[in-house]
Amino acid sequence: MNIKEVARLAKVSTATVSRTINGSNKVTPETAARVRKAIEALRYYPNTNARALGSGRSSLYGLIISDITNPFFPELVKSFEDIAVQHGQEVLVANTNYDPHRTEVCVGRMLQRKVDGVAIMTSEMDKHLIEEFSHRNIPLAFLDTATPQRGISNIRVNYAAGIDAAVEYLTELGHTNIAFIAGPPSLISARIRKRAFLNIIKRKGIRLDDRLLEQGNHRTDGGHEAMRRLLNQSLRPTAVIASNDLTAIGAMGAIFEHGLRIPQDISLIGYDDIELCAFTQPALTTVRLSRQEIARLAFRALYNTHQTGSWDGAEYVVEPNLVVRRSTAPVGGV
Amino acid sequence: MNIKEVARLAKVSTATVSRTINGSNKVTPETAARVRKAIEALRYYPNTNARALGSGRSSLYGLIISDITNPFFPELVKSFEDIAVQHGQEVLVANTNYDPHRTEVCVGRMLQRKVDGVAIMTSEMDKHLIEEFSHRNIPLAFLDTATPQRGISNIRVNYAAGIDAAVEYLTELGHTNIAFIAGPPSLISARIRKRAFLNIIKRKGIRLDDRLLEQGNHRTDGGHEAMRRLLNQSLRPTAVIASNDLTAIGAMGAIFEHGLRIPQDISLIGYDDIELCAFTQPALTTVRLSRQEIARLAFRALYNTHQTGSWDGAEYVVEPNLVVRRSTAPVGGV
DNA sequence: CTGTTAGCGCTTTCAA
DNA sequence: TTGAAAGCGCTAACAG
Repeated sequence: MNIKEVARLAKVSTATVSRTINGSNKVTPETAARVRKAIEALRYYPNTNARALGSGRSSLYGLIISDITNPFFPELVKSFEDIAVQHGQEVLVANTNYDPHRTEVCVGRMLQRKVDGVAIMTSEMDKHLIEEFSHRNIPLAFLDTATPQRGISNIRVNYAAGIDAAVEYLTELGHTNIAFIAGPPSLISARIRKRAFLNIIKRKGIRLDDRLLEQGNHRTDGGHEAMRRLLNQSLRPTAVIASNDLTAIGAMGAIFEHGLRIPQDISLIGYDDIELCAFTQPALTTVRLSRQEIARLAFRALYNTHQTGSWDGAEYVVEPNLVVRRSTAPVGGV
Repeated sequence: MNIKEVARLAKVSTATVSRTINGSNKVTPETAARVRKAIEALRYYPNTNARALGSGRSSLYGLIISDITNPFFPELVKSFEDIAVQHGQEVLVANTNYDPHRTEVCVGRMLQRKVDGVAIMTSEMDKHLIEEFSHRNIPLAFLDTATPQRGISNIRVNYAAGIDAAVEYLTELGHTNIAFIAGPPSLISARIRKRAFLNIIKRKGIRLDDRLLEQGNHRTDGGHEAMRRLLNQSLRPTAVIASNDLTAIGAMGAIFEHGLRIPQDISLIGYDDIELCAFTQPALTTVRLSRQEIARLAFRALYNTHQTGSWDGAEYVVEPNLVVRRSTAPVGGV
């Protein structure tokens, strides 16, 4: 079952079939109709491999993520795919599983399939692997981790704005003993969040006490531990900001175990707004980081570069916003 | 950059390069080494499209799911991919978004890429689309929704066993007023769970009261509504089993809003064991449905058929198991 | 508007 | 063990 059979049945050349499939406007409507009927009749589906090979275009974009079971990614993947499909492109998703070797395998797959561009949404990616892409003029879009340059765009999240909003909100509620549970220092985005916290605290003239600064690992266990340490020292915070939602959720457990209530005794704010946040008890106030917007921008960055052929990488900025739920209240639990 | 260049640099024919890449044993180690060196030097990656076209093999399996943001799927996808990669196969994941049109598009993509087999993990899939695969001798693996036949395997979840375990556990805790919140009747797996509940209740000689039977929609809102109805009538249940976890989580909110405590006033059990369950307050007791096992079996079903060429579809059974957390307690909240 | 034909990059007989 | 060459199914000049 191939293009030849269709051509034979429709009594045209393979070229005409090809043109019909690709929506060329130089095919008489009648001819096209005949071809389409033949396609239906034979249940013909054009061979993508042959198409890509013959045309030199893959119409395929790569999307590299760390781990699909990390709640941050599914929505990102979905949004990216939706947009890609709208633009007649397909998406090849690859999980690195945070594993350098596996990452290399992923990159290899992308290269072998001749993708037209790759969105790299992981924080870890070796220089030499990036070189592999650039070397072949494959546009790249990063999340936070790159500086724009030839063929490379960056989606920058204005993390600081989110932290600022959280602190502003808490101070409006009267909080002054605000603790922060940072993420792993190896993660650039975690470092930025922490620095942003320190900055806004200083800017607002709030006392900054070392005892109110803890470190987690962006997982629930780390949040739990950190919160426990925070509760077992002399200075009790009235509010806590966590570097991400999982940390906050881990902290939640520690707070309850300590016999305290949220938000009456302690207000809690997370970061990212993963789905979970709406389902915790109480629902978690958090800083929303729109995966849809990230996906949209990443795709656009790639698409622009690839279509217009203008190879100046650009930087796109995503602004987070505070989502107030039930885990925050005025100090003193009024 | 193609196989010819590599051949030239290594001073062999393209056939030899091809053989080396494919690990043929009829290449002298020395020759192979020379070829590999050339590949390295040129940073050569074989073109997958050309390979598939030339060989007629795609080494690609399709995985069709409803929606990657549905918490049931990410782990399934990950496990499936892991196994596939271990077997030297790639995976093409497609979301139907519960949309018949989009489903058709997904199937088309699979067909166009000449997949070697497809795991269909959605509940909705038109007969004629299935025909499209069978017609081309593409092995299929379904989750629950098929009866084994030529080229078609089925992964059957023993839902009833899970429901039985839940009810057994609750009766051991002394519960006799056990309510059930069913899923949408359009879903075969939801119907099975409900029937299983009715059966075990009867078998154990527990009074079955219509007032203890409600219906949700497998989402949190449905669970919330159903639970509210359950609480606003004359017969108060001391325990509730929900058809899936999201339903249970929705019910949780309704219970709290009604001023009741979990598990002291009402015990609650979910189904599926999505990640969320461990994070609710209290953590949700539920029936675990191993996505890893489903993925493993689905892949094996496809792989067996495709490799051995034995086209008898088989049925594989997955046994769920009860995961006891903090949302269940003896009746009376002892 | 349609057909002819030469590739696209790799695999795989068939010969040597 | 290696090489030459004929496809795989489609696209895209080019010619008409």
